[in-house]
Amino acid sequence: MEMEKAPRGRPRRLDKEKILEIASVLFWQQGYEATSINELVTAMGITPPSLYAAYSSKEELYLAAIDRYSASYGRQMLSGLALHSCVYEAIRTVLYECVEVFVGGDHPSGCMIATGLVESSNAQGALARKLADLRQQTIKIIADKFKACETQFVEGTDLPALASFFGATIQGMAVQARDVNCPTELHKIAEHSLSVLQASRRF
Amino acid sequence: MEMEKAPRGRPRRLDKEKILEIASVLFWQQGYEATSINELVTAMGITPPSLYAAYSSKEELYLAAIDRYSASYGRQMLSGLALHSCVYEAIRTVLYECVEVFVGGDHPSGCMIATGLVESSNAQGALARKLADLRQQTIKIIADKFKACETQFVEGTDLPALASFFGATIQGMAVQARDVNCPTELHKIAEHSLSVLQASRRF
DNA sequence: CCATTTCCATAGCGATCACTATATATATTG
DNA sequence: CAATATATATAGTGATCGCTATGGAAATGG
Repeated sequence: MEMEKAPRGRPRRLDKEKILEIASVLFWQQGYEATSINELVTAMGITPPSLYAAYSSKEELYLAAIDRYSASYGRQMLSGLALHSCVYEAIRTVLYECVEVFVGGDHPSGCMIATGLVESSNAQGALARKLADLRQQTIKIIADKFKACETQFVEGTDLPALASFFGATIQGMAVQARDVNCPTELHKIAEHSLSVLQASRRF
Repeated sequence: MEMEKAPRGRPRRLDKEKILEIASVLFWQQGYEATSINELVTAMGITPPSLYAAYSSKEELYLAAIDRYSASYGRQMLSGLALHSCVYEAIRTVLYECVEVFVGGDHPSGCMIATGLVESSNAQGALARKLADLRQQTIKIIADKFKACETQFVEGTDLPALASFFGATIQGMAVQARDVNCPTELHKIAEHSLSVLQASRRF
């Protein structure tokens, strides 16, 4: 049993997790550059110094929000890869979890990573590169799953290319989730995409 | 023969078309919100009043840039639809023209429309809706082509769904063009996507 | 030449940007 | 009760945002 000793001074009104949760929603909805510190602190019910006591800069806050998103929604979306040994079931689960997240009810639509900082000023080059990296990492994870399931594919299938095709599918679904926000539409896209996988499997 | 009479006062240093061309490149590269008037006029070699003499606001300039993009690159990308009566050849041409534009040499990578204002503040809601509309229009145009080629599909094919699948493919390719900027990668995505169309054709 | 017309450059408008110095309020420890 | 430690709110930093008022420069017509 861990007994939490109350810290010395005046307690925070909001802990870092709560701050991050609110920031994530705003960044998810509006993106990095379009979300101002003013909007953030207003939504949090605090003032700029309190925010900066928790996160030393807007950039750091955004990076933490991305991490949080990866650890929760990102993990959820890719959970199918570890769950299913059948590569088709695995990818199908991934795509359907993506739909679940992209048009989810109590949070913004779309994907923080898939469409994050695709357009940005040169001043945000580092962040933009980080986001591009995360997108490529996702594709790499899918490619690794394909590699691990190599025997399920027809001989000579270009597995990295297939992975980047599903990366494109996910990114396209993320855009359309913003535009129409309809799970049925996205499910149809997912199914068409899955037929590509079906075609390159050996039975 | 139209004889251009020289107008009364001092002539413009830059005509509206030249201004638009430079603005398009910057908006294409950085997006609407991340591109400042200062950057624009500096790139144009003029000053703010000269820019505002040609376009009355940043928003109007952006809309004109989008129009210009639609009329040139957008038209180029969709040219295959009118060129080929075979729906497969038509879509294949579209996707390959998209690659041509998205990783083109003398301009920014990606697509102004496919990834334009996907993330934005509420203040730009009108522009964001306009861009979402343009994306949906593109899908509609593809769907119309499918409808016109109805006899080439197997009975009962969900043509609008197939069109939105290709819309997602194009949008995904636009994101990946920004991230890796490699035509070979995009061509592989296009070919995988085309196999979906191949599968739903009747011969 | 002068008068007229138009564009351009300088400078700056109020608003907002990310961020912070200062001082006060609120908690714990002794 | 101090004394201390921490978080808070007020207010404002210089910089940049989109945009514009003013006045002079550069072309025309007469």
